[in-house]
Amino acid sequence: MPAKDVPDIVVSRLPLYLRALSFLAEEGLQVISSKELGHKLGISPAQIRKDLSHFGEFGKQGTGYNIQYLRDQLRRILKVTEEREVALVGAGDLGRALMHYGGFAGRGFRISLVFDNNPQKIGQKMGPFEILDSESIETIVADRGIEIAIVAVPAEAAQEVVDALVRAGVKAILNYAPITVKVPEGVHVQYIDPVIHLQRMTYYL
Amino acid sequence: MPAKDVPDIVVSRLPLYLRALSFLAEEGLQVISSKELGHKLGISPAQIRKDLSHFGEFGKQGTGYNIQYLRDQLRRILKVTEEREVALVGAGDLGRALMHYGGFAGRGFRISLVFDNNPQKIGQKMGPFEILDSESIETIVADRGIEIAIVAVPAEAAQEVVDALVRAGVKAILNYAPITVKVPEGVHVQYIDPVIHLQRMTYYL
DNA sequence: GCGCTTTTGTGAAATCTTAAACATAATATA
DNA sequence: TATATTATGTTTAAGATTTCACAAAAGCGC
Repeated sequence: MPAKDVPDIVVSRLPLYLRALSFLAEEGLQVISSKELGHKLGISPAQIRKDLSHFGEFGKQGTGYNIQYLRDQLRRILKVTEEREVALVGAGDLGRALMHYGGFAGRGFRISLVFDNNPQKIGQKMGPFEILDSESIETIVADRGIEIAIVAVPAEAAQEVVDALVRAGVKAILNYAPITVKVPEGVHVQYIDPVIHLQRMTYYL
Repeated sequence: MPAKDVPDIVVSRLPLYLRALSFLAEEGLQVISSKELGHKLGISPAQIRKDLSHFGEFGKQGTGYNIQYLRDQLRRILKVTEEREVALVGAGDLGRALMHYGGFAGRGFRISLVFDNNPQKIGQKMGPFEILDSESIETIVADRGIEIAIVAVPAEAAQEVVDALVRAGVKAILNYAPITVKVPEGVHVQYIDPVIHLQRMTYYL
Protein backbone atom coordinates (compact mmCIF):
# COMPACT_ATOMS: atom_id res chain seq x y z
CA MET A 1 0.00 0.00 0.00
CA PRO A 2 2.51 2.73 0.93
CA ALA A 3 5.59 2.32 -1.25
CA LYS A 4 7.48 -0.84 -2.08
CA ASP A 5 10.59 -0.60 -0.02
CA VAL A 6 11.54 2.71 1.45
CA PRO A 7 14.46 2.67 3.91
CA ASP A 8 13.49 3.37 7.52
CA ILE A 9 16.00 6.16 7.69
CA VAL A 10 14.20 7.95 4.87
CA VAL A 11 10.83 7.55 6.60
CA SER A 12 12.37 8.91 9.79
CA ARG A 13 13.14 12.22 8.08
CA LEU A 14 9.71 12.78 6.58
CA PRO A 15 8.20 14.09 9.83
CA LEU A 16 10.94 16.72 9.95
CA TYR A 17 10.05 17.85 6.46
CA LEU A 18 6.38 17.90 7.37
CA ARG A 19 6.99 19.95 10.48
CA ALA A 20 9.03 22.54 8.59
CA LEU A 21 6.51 22.74 5.74
CA SER A 22 3.60 23.21 8.14
CA PHE A 23 5.48 26.05 9.76
CA LEU A 24 6.22 27.65 6.39
CA ALA A 25 2.61 27.28 5.31
CA GLU A 26 1.54 29.07 8.52
CA GLU A 27 3.87 31.87 7.56
CA GLY A 28 1.98 32.18 4.30
CA LEU A 29 4.80 31.11 2.02
CA GLN A 30 3.91 29.37 -1.23
CA VAL A 31 7.01 27.71 -2.60
CA ILE A 32 10.37 26.43 -1.34
CA SER A 33 13.37 24.83 -3.00
CA SER A 34 15.21 21.79 -1.65
CA LYS A 35 18.15 24.10 -1.12
CA GLU A 36 16.24 26.47 1.15
CA LEU A 37 14.48 23.69 3.03
CA GLY A 38 17.74 21.86 3.49
CA HIS A 39 19.33 24.99 4.84
CA LYS A 40 16.57 25.37 7.43
CA LEU A 41 16.87 21.75 8.53
CA GLY A 42 20.59 21.22 8.27
CA ILE A 43 20.10 18.54 5.62
CA SER A 44 21.59 18.51 2.12
CA PRO A 45 19.30 19.49 -0.74
CA ALA A 46 20.22 16.30 -2.58
CA GLN A 47 19.09 14.22 0.34
CA ILE A 48 15.72 15.92 0.49
CA ARG A 49 15.16 15.39 -3.21
CA LYS A 50 16.28 11.78 -3.01
CA ASP A 51 14.07 11.09 -0.01
CA LEU A 52 11.00 12.55 -1.66
CA SER A 53 11.71 10.73 -4.90
CA HIS A 54 10.85 7.47 -3.16
CA PHE A 55 7.23 8.56 -3.07
CA GLY A 56 6.70 10.44 -6.31
CA GLU A 57 7.51 13.70 -8.06
CA PHE A 58 6.32 16.61 -6.02
CA GLY A 59 8.40 19.51 -7.27
CA LYS A 60 8.63 21.66 -10.32
CA GLN A 61 11.95 22.29 -12.01
CA GLY A 62 13.19 25.83 -11.81
CA THR A 63 10.67 26.62 -9.07
CA GLY A 64 10.84 24.15 -6.20
CA TYR A 65 8.02 22.64 -4.17
CA ASN A 66 4.56 24.02 -3.52
CA ILE A 67 4.53 24.12 0.26
CA GLN A 68 0.88 23.29 0.87
CA TYR A 69 0.87 20.56 -1.72
CA LEU A 70 3.98 18.87 -0.40
CA ARG A 71 2.74 19.20 3.17
CA ASP A 72 -0.50 17.48 2.19
CA GLN A 73 1.37 14.74 0.37
CA LEU A 74 3.57 14.10 3.38
CA ARG A 75 0.53 13.95 5.64
CA ARG A 76 -0.93 11.37 3.32
CA ILE A 77 2.28 9.35 3.17
CA LEU A 78 2.66 9.42 6.95
CA LYS A 79 -1.05 8.69 7.39
CA VAL A 80 -1.73 11.63 9.63
CA THR A 81 -4.48 13.25 7.60
CA GLU A 82 -7.04 12.47 10.29
CA GLU A 83 -6.41 12.75 14.01
CA ARG A 84 -5.61 9.39 15.52
CA GLU A 85 -6.57 8.40 19.03
CA VAL A 86 -3.73 7.75 21.43
CA ALA A 87 -3.83 5.93 24.76
CA LEU A 88 -1.65 7.41 27.49
CA VAL A 89 -0.42 5.16 30.27
CA GLY A 90 0.97 6.90 33.33
CA ALA A 91 -0.62 9.87 35.06
CA GLY A 92 2.44 11.23 36.81
CA ASP A 93 4.10 14.56 36.13
CA LEU A 94 5.12 13.53 32.66
CA GLY A 95 1.70 12.12 31.84
CA ARG A 96 0.12 15.37 32.95
CA ALA A 97 2.50 17.41 30.85
CA LEU A 98 1.70 15.27 27.82
CA MET A 99 -2.02 15.54 28.53
CA HIS A 100 -1.83 19.33 28.55
CA TYR A 101 0.55 19.54 25.62
CA GLY A 102 -1.11 21.56 22.88
CA GLY A 103 1.19 20.25 20.18
CA PHE A 104 -0.63 17.06 19.27
CA ALA A 105 -3.72 18.73 17.83
CA GLY A 106 -3.27 19.53 14.19
CA ARG A 107 -0.38 17.14 13.81
CA GLY A 108 -2.35 13.94 13.70
CA PHE A 109 -2.84 12.83 17.28
CA ARG A 110 -5.28 13.18 20.14
CA ILE A 111 -4.87 11.61 23.56
CA SER A 112 -8.21 10.06 24.36
CA LEU A 113 -7.59 7.60 27.19
CA VAL A 114 -5.47 7.82 30.33
CA PHE A 115 -4.46 4.90 32.52
CA ASP A 116 -2.64 4.56 35.80
CA ASN A 117 -2.23 1.76 38.33
CA ASN A 118 -2.25 3.98 41.41
CA PRO A 119 -5.55 3.46 43.33
CA GLN A 120 -5.25 7.05 44.57
CA LYS A 121 -5.41 8.30 41.02
CA ILE A 122 -7.85 5.90 39.42
CA GLY A 123 -11.24 7.55 39.07
CA GLN A 124 -9.82 11.06 39.36
CA LYS A 125 -9.94 13.52 36.51
CA MET A 126 -6.90 14.52 34.51
CA GLY A 127 -7.71 17.17 31.96
CA PRO A 128 -11.02 16.11 30.44
CA PHE A 129 -10.53 12.42 31.21
CA GLU A 130 -11.12 10.10 34.04
CA ILE A 131 -8.01 8.12 34.93
CA LEU A 132 -8.69 4.46 34.24
CA ASP A 133 -7.22 1.42 35.92
CA SER A 134 -4.21 0.00 34.06
CA GLU A 135 -5.77 -3.41 34.60
CA SER A 136 -8.37 -2.47 32.00
CA ILE A 137 -5.90 -1.50 29.28
CA GLU A 138 -6.35 -4.76 27.44
CA THR A 139 -10.12 -4.58 27.15
CA ILE A 140 -10.70 -0.84 26.73
CA VAL A 141 -7.91 -0.13 24.26
CA ALA A 142 -8.93 -3.15 22.21
CA ASP A 143 -12.59 -2.10 22.24
CA ARG A 144 -11.77 1.35 21.03
CA GLY A 145 -9.51 -0.01 18.32
CA ILE A 146 -6.67 2.27 19.38
CA GLU A 147 -3.39 1.56 17.62
CA ILE A 148 -1.08 4.08 19.25
CA ALA A 149 0.02 4.45 22.85
CA ILE A 150 2.37 6.56 24.94
CA VAL A 151 4.03 4.89 27.90
CA ALA A 152 4.98 7.29 30.70
CA VAL A 153 5.47 4.96 33.65
CA PRO A 154 8.54 4.02 35.70
CA ALA A 155 11.04 1.62 34.15
CA GLU A 156 9.95 -1.27 36.40
CA ALA A 157 6.38 -1.13 35.07
CA ALA A 158 7.12 -0.48 31.42
CA GLN A 159 7.46 -4.00 30.02
CA GLU A 160 4.27 -5.10 31.72
CA VAL A 161 2.37 -2.11 30.34
CA VAL A 162 3.79 -2.67 26.88
CA ASP A 163 2.73 -6.31 26.98
CA ALA A 164 -0.82 -5.30 27.85
CA LEU A 165 -0.87 -2.72 25.05
CA VAL A 166 0.39 -5.27 22.56
CA ARG A 167 -2.32 -7.71 23.61
CA ALA A 168 -4.83 -4.90 23.10
CA GLY A 169 -3.69 -4.59 19.50
CA VAL A 170 -1.54 -1.48 19.76
CA LYS A 171 0.97 -1.27 16.90
CA ALA A 172 2.92 1.88 17.74
CA ILE A 173 4.34 2.73 21.15
CA LEU A 174 6.16 5.85 22.26
CA ASN A 175 8.10 4.79 25.32
CA TYR A 176 9.32 7.37 27.83
CA ALA A 177 10.50 4.72 30.29
CA PRO A 178 14.29 4.39 30.36
CA ILE A 179 14.38 0.77 29.30
CA THR A 180 14.43 -1.18 26.06
CA VAL A 181 11.26 -3.24 25.79
CA LYS A 182 10.52 -6.45 23.94
CA VAL A 183 7.71 -6.41 21.41
CA PRO A 184 6.64 -8.88 18.75
CA GLU A 185 7.36 -8.39 15.06
CA GLY A 186 5.11 -5.75 13.56
CA VAL A 187 4.87 -3.57 16.65
CA HIS A 188 6.88 -0.37 16.49
CA VAL A 189 8.53 1.35 19.43
CA GLN A 190 10.16 4.74 19.63
CA TYR A 191 12.09 5.85 22.68
CA ILE A 192 12.40 9.16 24.45
CA ASP A 193 14.87 9.31 27.33
CA PRO A 194 16.30 12.76 27.96
CA VAL A 195 19.36 11.33 29.68
CA ILE A 196 20.26 9.28 26.62
CA HIS A 197 20.08 12.43 24.52
CA LEU A 198 22.18 14.40 26.97
CA GLN A 199 24.81 11.66 27.12
CA ARG A 200 25.04 11.68 23.34
CA MET A 201 26.39 15.21 23.65
CA THR A 202 28.63 15.03 26.70
CA TYR A 203 31.05 12.86 24.75
CA TYR A 204 31.93 15.92 22.69
CA LEU A 205 32.38 18.33 25.60
CA MET B 1 41.65 13.56 24.32
CA PRO B 2 38.74 11.13 23.77
CA ALA B 3 39.49 8.97 20.74
CA LYS B 4 40.78 9.99 17.35
CA ASP B 5 37.78 9.65 15.11
CA VAL B 6 34.80 7.72 16.34
CA PRO B 7 31.68 7.88 14.13
CA ASP B 8 28.78 9.80 15.67
CA ILE B 9 26.52 6.83 15.19
CA VAL B 10 28.79 4.76 17.42
CA VAL B 11 28.81 7.43 20.12
CA SER B 12 25.02 7.59 19.94
CA ARG B 13 24.76 3.95 21.00
CA LEU B 14 27.09 4.19 24.00
CA PRO B 15 24.42 5.70 26.28
CA LEU B 16 22.19 2.72 25.52
CA TYR B 17 24.93 0.35 26.55
CA LEU B 18 25.56 2.38 29.68
CA ARG B 19 21.89 2.39 30.62
CA ALA B 20 21.62 -1.37 30.24
CA LEU B 21 24.84 -2.03 32.14
CA SER B 22 23.78 0.21 35.02
CA PHE B 23 20.54 -1.71 35.23
CA LEU B 24 22.37 -5.05 35.22
CA ALA B 25 24.78 -3.83 37.88
CA GLU B 26 21.81 -2.87 40.05
CA GLU B 27 20.55 -6.39 39.63
CA GLY B 28 23.82 -7.62 41.06
CA LEU B 29 25.08 -9.34 37.92
CA GLN B 30 28.83 -9.52 37.36
CA VAL B 31 29.47 -10.43 33.76
CA ILE B 32 27.68 -10.26 30.41
CA SER B 33 28.57 -11.29 26.89
CA SER B 34 28.04 -9.17 23.80
CA LYS B 35 25.51 -11.79 22.74
CA GLU B 36 23.37 -11.38 25.84
CA LEU B 37 23.65 -7.61 25.89
CA GLY B 38 22.80 -7.44 22.23
CA HIS B 39 19.76 -9.58 22.79
CA LYS B 40 18.51 -7.24 25.50
CA LEU B 41 19.01 -4.18 23.33
CA GLY B 42 18.02 -5.53 19.95
CA ILE B 43 21.52 -4.90 18.63
CA SER B 44 23.84 -7.47 17.06
CA PRO B 45 26.69 -8.77 19.23
CA ALA B 46 29.16 -7.93 16.49
CA GLN B 47 28.06 -4.33 16.51
CA ILE B 48 28.51 -4.02 20.25
CA ARG B 49 32.02 -5.47 20.07
CA LYS B 50 32.89 -3.27 17.13
CA ASP B 51 31.56 -0.16 18.84
CA LEU B 52 33.49 -0.82 22.03
CA SER B 53 36.68 -1.62 20.12
CA HIS B 54 36.90 2.04 19.13
CA PHE B 55 37.77 2.86 22.73
CA GLY B 56 39.86 -0.05 23.93
CA GLU B 57 39.66 -3.68 24.95
CA PHE B 58 37.18 -4.12 27.78
CA GLY B 59 36.23 -7.78 27.58
CA LYS B 60 37.80 -11.13 28.31
CA GLN B 61 37.66 -13.94 25.79
CA GLY B 62 35.59 -16.88 26.84
CA THR B 63 33.92 -14.82 29.57
CA GLY B 64 32.52 -11.55 28.29
CA TYR B 65 32.51 -8.13 29.93
CA ASN B 66 32.70 -7.29 33.60
CA ILE B 67 29.56 -5.22 34.05
CA GLN B 68 30.78 -2.73 36.63
CA TYR B 69 34.06 -2.23 34.85
CA LEU B 70 32.49 -1.63 31.46
CA ARG B 71 29.89 0.66 33.00
CA ASP B 72 32.64 2.72 34.60
CA GLN B 73 34.58 2.86 31.36
CA LEU B 74 31.52 4.06 29.47
CA ARG B 75 30.87 6.72 32.09
CA ARG B 76 34.43 7.88 31.62
CA ILE B 77 34.17 7.86 27.84
CA LEU B 78 30.88 9.76 27.93
CA LYS B 79 32.23 12.10 30.60
CA VAL B 80 29.40 11.54 33.03
CA THR B 81 31.46 10.41 35.99
CA GLU B 82 30.56 13.55 37.93
CA GLU B 83 27.12 15.14 37.93
CA ARG B 84 26.98 18.05 35.55
CA GLU B 85 24.87 21.12 36.11
CA VAL B 86 22.08 21.73 33.65
CA ALA B 87 20.14 24.93 33.04
CA LEU B 88 16.44 24.49 32.35
CA VAL B 89 14.63 27.14 30.34
CA GLY B 90 10.84 27.06 30.47
CA ALA B 91 8.79 26.56 33.61
CA GLY B 92 5.60 25.28 32.03
CA ASP B 93 4.11 21.82 32.48
CA LEU B 94 7.02 20.18 30.71
CA GLY B 95 9.59 22.17 32.64
CA ARG B 96 7.93 21.15 35.88
CA ALA B 97 7.89 17.50 34.86
CA LEU B 98 11.60 17.67 34.03
CA MET B 99 12.32 19.44 37.31
CA HIS B 100 10.64 16.66 39.25
CA TYR B 101 12.06 13.87 37.16
CA GLY B 102 14.11 11.59 39.36
CA GLY B 103 15.98 10.04 36.47
CA PHE B 104 18.78 12.58 36.11
CA ALA B 105 20.44 11.89 39.44
CA GLY B 106 22.94 9.10 39.17
CA ARG B 107 23.13 9.36 35.42
CA GLY B 108 25.33 12.41 35.23
CA PHE B 109 23.04 15.42 35.36
CA ARG B 110 21.46 17.79 37.83
CA ILE B 111 19.15 20.66 36.96
CA SER B 112 20.41 23.61 38.92
CA LEU B 113 18.88 26.69 37.31
CA VAL B 114 15.39 27.40 35.99
CA PHE B 115 14.41 30.28 33.75
CA ASP B 116 11.15 31.61 32.37
CA ASN B 117 10.11 34.85 30.72
CA ASN B 118 6.64 35.01 32.28
CA PRO B 119 6.55 37.83 34.89
CA GLN B 120 3.90 35.84 36.77
CA LYS B 121 6.38 33.01 37.25
CA ILE B 122 9.63 34.87 37.76
CA GLY B 123 10.53 34.89 41.45
CA GLN B 124 8.25 31.97 42.28
CA LYS B 125 9.62 28.66 43.48
CA MET B 126 9.69 25.55 41.34
CA GLY B 127 10.98 22.59 43.25
CA PRO B 128 13.98 23.88 45.21
CA PHE B 129 14.69 26.73 42.81
CA GLU B 130 13.55 30.23 42.28
CA ILE B 131 12.46 30.82 38.70
CA LEU B 132 14.82 33.35 37.14
CA ASP B 133 14.15 35.85 34.40
CA SER B 134 15.12 34.56 30.94
CA GLU B 135 16.70 37.96 30.38
CA SER B 136 19.43 36.91 32.79
CA ILE B 137 20.35 33.65 31.03
CA GLU B 138 23.39 35.14 29.41
CA THR B 139 25.00 36.43 32.58
CA ILE B 140 24.00 33.78 35.11
CA VAL B 141 24.66 30.72 32.97
CA ALA B 142 28.01 32.13 31.91
CA ASP B 143 28.95 32.96 35.52
CA ARG B 144 28.18 29.44 36.66
CA GLY B 145 30.12 27.96 33.76
CA ILE B 146 27.19 25.75 32.79
CA GLU B 147 27.69 23.88 29.53
CA ILE B 148 24.40 22.02 29.21
CA ALA B 149 20.85 23.31 28.85
CA ILE B 150 17.36 21.98 28.32
CA VAL B 151 14.98 24.15 26.31
CA ALA B 152 11.31 23.61 27.13
CA VAL B 153 9.69 26.72 25.72
CA PRO B 154 7.20 27.26 22.87
CA ALA B 155 8.54 27.06 19.32
CA GLU B 156 8.31 30.83 18.84
CA ALA B 157 10.71 31.49 21.70
CA ALA B 158 13.16 28.66 21.11
CA GLN B 159 15.65 30.26 18.72
CA GLU B 160 15.94 33.33 20.90
CA VAL B 161 16.55 31.21 24.00
CA VAL B 162 19.09 29.08 22.17
CA ASP B 163 20.94 32.19 21.01
CA ALA B 164 21.17 33.44 24.59
CA LEU B 165 22.40 30.06 25.80
CA VAL B 166 25.04 29.95 23.10
CA ARG B 167 26.24 33.41 24.05
CA ALA B 168 26.43 32.17 27.64
CA GLY B 169 28.83 29.45 26.52
CA VAL B 170 26.48 26.47 26.50
CA LYS B 171 27.80 23.67 24.29
CA ALA B 172 25.03 21.06 24.52
CA ILE B 173 21.33 21.77 24.18
CA LEU B 174 18.42 19.40 24.54
CA ASN B 175 15.58 21.05 22.66
CA TYR B 176 11.97 20.11 23.33
CA ALA B 177 10.61 22.90 21.13
CA PRO B 178 9.24 21.58 17.83
CA ILE B 179 11.59 23.52 15.64
CA THR B 180 15.06 23.09 14.18
CA VAL B 181 17.35 25.75 15.61
CA LYS B 182 20.51 27.30 14.24
CA VAL B 183 23.65 27.04 16.32
CA PRO B 184 27.30 27.76 15.56
CA GLU B 185 29.83 25.04 14.88
CA GLY B 186 30.84 23.25 18.04
CA VAL B 187 27.47 23.54 19.78
CA HIS B 188 25.50 20.31 19.90
CA VAL B 189 21.72 20.03 19.80
CA GLN B 190 19.51 17.03 20.37
CA TYR B 191 15.79 17.14 19.72
CA ILE B 192 12.82 15.63 21.48
CA ASP B 193 9.46 16.11 19.81
CA PRO B 194 6.93 13.40 20.62
CA VAL B 195 4.95 14.10 17.47
CA ILE B 196 7.99 13.47 15.29
CA HIS B 197 8.46 10.11 17.00
CA LEU B 198 4.80 9.21 16.59
CA GLN B 199 4.82 10.16 12.92
CA ARG B 200 7.83 7.92 12.37
CA MET B 201 5.58 5.01 13.27
CA THR B 202 2.28 5.90 11.61
CA TYR B 203 3.86 5.35 8.22
CA TYR B 204 3.94 1.63 9.00
CA LEU B 205 0.36 1.35 10.27
C1' DG C 1 11.08 33.38 -29.33
C1' DC C 2 15.69 32.85 -27.40
C1' DG C 3 19.07 32.65 -24.30
C1' DC C 4 20.04 32.55 -19.21
C1' DT C 5 19.14 30.99 -14.72
C1' DT C 6 17.15 27.99 -11.51
C1' DT C 7 15.98 23.65 -9.73
C1' DT C 8 14.20 19.06 -10.02
C1' DG C 9 14.72 13.85 -10.31
C1' DT C 10 18.05 10.31 -10.86
C1' DG C 11 21.89 7.17 -12.07
C1' DA C 12 26.58 6.51 -10.75
C1' DA C 13 30.25 7.10 -7.47
C1' DA C 14 31.85 7.62 -3.01
C1' DT C 15 31.39 7.02 1.72
C1' DC C 16 29.77 5.05 5.73
C1' DT C 17 27.85 1.21 8.47
C1' DT C 18 26.79 -3.39 9.53
C1' DA C 19 27.44 -8.19 9.39
C1' DA C 20 30.21 -12.22 8.83
C1' DA C 21 34.05 -14.92 9.78
C1' DC C 22 37.97 -16.28 12.16
C1' DA C 23 42.36 -16.41 14.91
C1' DT C 24 43.24 -16.07 19.56
C1' DA C 25 42.60 -16.48 24.36
C1' DA C 26 40.28 -17.83 28.51
C1' DT C 27 37.62 -21.19 30.94
C1' DA C 28 35.65 -25.60 32.00
C1' DT C 29 35.72 -30.65 31.87
C1' DA C 30 37.51 -34.73 32.48
C1' DT D 1 47.26 -32.15 30.87
C1' DA D 2 44.58 -32.41 26.87
C1' DT D 3 40.09 -31.32 24.73
C1' DA D 4 35.96 -28.87 24.03
C1' DT D 5 33.52 -24.66 24.57
C1' DT D 6 32.84 -19.91 24.75
C1' DA D 7 33.44 -15.30 23.47
C1' DT D 8 36.50 -11.41 22.32
C1' DG D 9 38.76 -8.15 18.94
C1' DT D 10 39.68 -7.53 14.22
C1' DT D 11 39.82 -8.16 9.35
C1' DT D 12 37.20 -8.61 5.33
C1' DA D 13 33.07 -8.56 2.78
C1' DA D 14 28.49 -7.00 2.07
C1' DG D 15 25.09 -3.70 2.32
C1' DA D 16 23.13 0.82 3.05
C1' DT D 17 23.27 5.73 2.68
C1' DT D 18 24.82 9.98 1.06
C1' DT D 19 26.80 12.89 -2.24
C1' DC D 20 27.79 14.17 -6.81
C1' DA D 21 26.81 15.50 -11.27
C1' DC D 22 23.95 16.31 -15.04
C1' DA D 23 20.04 16.08 -18.40
C1' DA D 24 15.64 17.93 -18.65
C1' DA D 25 12.21 21.20 -17.58
C1' DA D 26 10.32 25.58 -16.10
C1' DG D 27 10.38 30.52 -15.50
C1' DC D 28 12.31 35.21 -16.59
C1' DG D 29 13.90 39.11 -19.23
C1' DC D 30 14.37 41.21 -23.34
